[in-house]
Amino acid sequence: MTKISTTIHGPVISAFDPWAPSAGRMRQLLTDDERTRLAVMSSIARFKKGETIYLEGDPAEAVFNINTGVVEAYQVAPDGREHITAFLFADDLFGLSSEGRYTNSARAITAVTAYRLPITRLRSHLSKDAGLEFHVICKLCDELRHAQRHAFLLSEKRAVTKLAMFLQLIEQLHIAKGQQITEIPLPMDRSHIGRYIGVTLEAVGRAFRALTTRGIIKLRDRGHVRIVDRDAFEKIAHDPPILPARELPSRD
Amino acid sequence: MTKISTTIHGPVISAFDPWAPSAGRMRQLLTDDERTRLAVMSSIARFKKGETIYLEGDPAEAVFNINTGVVEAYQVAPDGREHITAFLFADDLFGLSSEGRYTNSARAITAVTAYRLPITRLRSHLSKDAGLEFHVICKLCDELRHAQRHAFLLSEKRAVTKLAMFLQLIEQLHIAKGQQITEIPLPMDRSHIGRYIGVTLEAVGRAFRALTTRGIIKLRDRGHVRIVDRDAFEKIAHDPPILPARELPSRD
DNA sequence: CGGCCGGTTGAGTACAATCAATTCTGGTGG
DNA sequence: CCACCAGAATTGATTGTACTCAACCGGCCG
Repeated sequence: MTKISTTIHGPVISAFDPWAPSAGRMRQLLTDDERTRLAVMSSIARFKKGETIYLEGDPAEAVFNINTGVVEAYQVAPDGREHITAFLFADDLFGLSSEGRYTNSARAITAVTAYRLPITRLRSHLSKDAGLEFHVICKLCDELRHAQRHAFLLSEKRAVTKLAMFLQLIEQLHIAKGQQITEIPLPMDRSHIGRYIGVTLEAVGRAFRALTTRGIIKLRDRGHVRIVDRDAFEKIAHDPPILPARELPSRD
Repeated sequence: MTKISTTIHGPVISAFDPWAPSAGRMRQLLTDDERTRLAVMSSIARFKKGETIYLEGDPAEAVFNINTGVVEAYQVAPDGREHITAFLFADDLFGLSSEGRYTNSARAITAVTAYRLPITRLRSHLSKDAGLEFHVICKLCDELRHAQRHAFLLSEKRAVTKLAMFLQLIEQLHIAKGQQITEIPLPMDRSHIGRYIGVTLEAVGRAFRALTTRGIIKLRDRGHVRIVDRDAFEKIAHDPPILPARELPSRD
């Protein structure tokens, strides 16, 4: 009765420790002990593809820890356009609130299973467990870095650059988790990407095509990209401020 | 010989509690006790206007808590362009790191005094003080919300909209701290604003002029704006996706 | 007085938004 | 198995906005 080996282990939080110089990979931060203690206070929630998880302004009753699937956090502009704040994957934490209300909305992009951690219980538990709190701090630092990279991406002007940076981002996510991949999986559609990188879905399409025809990437299907020409790819992602215009001035 | 103020209380961290439904204002989160304990482990650092505080990639030895002045956190693109990640004001915490290295650079925009908290000491202290950790969590949530609002701002296309949102941001900062103001102070110059909102400094200038000539804002001088027509201002900030174009189709 | 820095203005160009039409894809039911 | 459909994705033509580069202004400091 003590070993729960096969099934439910409880929430997983993986992140970099902001201060320990551990190499390259992010780690699972919670001890088995912490996980089970969190599991006790949490329930498992399932969401269908496209299902809304919560809306901005709702009373924040819980935070969520993704088990499987992909979630989008988004904000709605007054005119109805949606800006995607973040894509959230397995082991991520979401449900950011301020003064007791969610500060953005969340929706499942794929089918999702997640741990639902009621805030009241979480909070009282937090205040008693410095180790757990520390791990939450690590995760928040991680998310903060992500948000800043996102902002950096958005400050670029050209759509190809933004797209390339976006692909890098997704790829690095997998690498950080230790999974090595030859193909970048894109569980979200063009319009999601567009709303994340701040361009229209048409522009996303054109950017994909631009990269494809130049032989830099290869699309297996809607949801899988492979980077063929790494150098050219990095160069585009690292923004050559301007490239065309000048006619091939010389080569001799 | 000038006496160094009899009133050194130690670091101040102000933020919203993400979960308590406290009204509208952010609070000083640290108890006097915590402040003095932090003060003991910290030194006071002074930076001149324009002085670099640390560079991205430097070993992260300390985090800083601003006392007076304004700091910019920024990242440098490979081609040398600088993107400003955040403006940091009094009571803010900065020095974000990952794996022991700073993840962005920081520079004083005005003269700055700040508490310098060595990470080794801070960390050992953190792990023993759940209350303090909790307050750090609150502050990080705050910063995360800021970063997300920043990204939201950057996802706008038109420069006037971005500028208006930026002014809102600064204004709300002061309101959140409880200071009521009739004028928005801008301690940073046009190029800083441009690098923060993701447009050129010329575009910033033109946007200022657009708002001024339409009678929406009034510039006292380079560093002080007043919002004259609140309604029009909010409307612009809340992005009317497109307004011109259509010729007055009818009037008959 | 001259220089420098921050800021403004102007002309031409490039890029993405828009709107609208079309193709592609995957899934469904006959 | 194929015809069909809806949603996603692509393509095209036009237009607006911000970028670029370059010249110019005004205050501040030596």
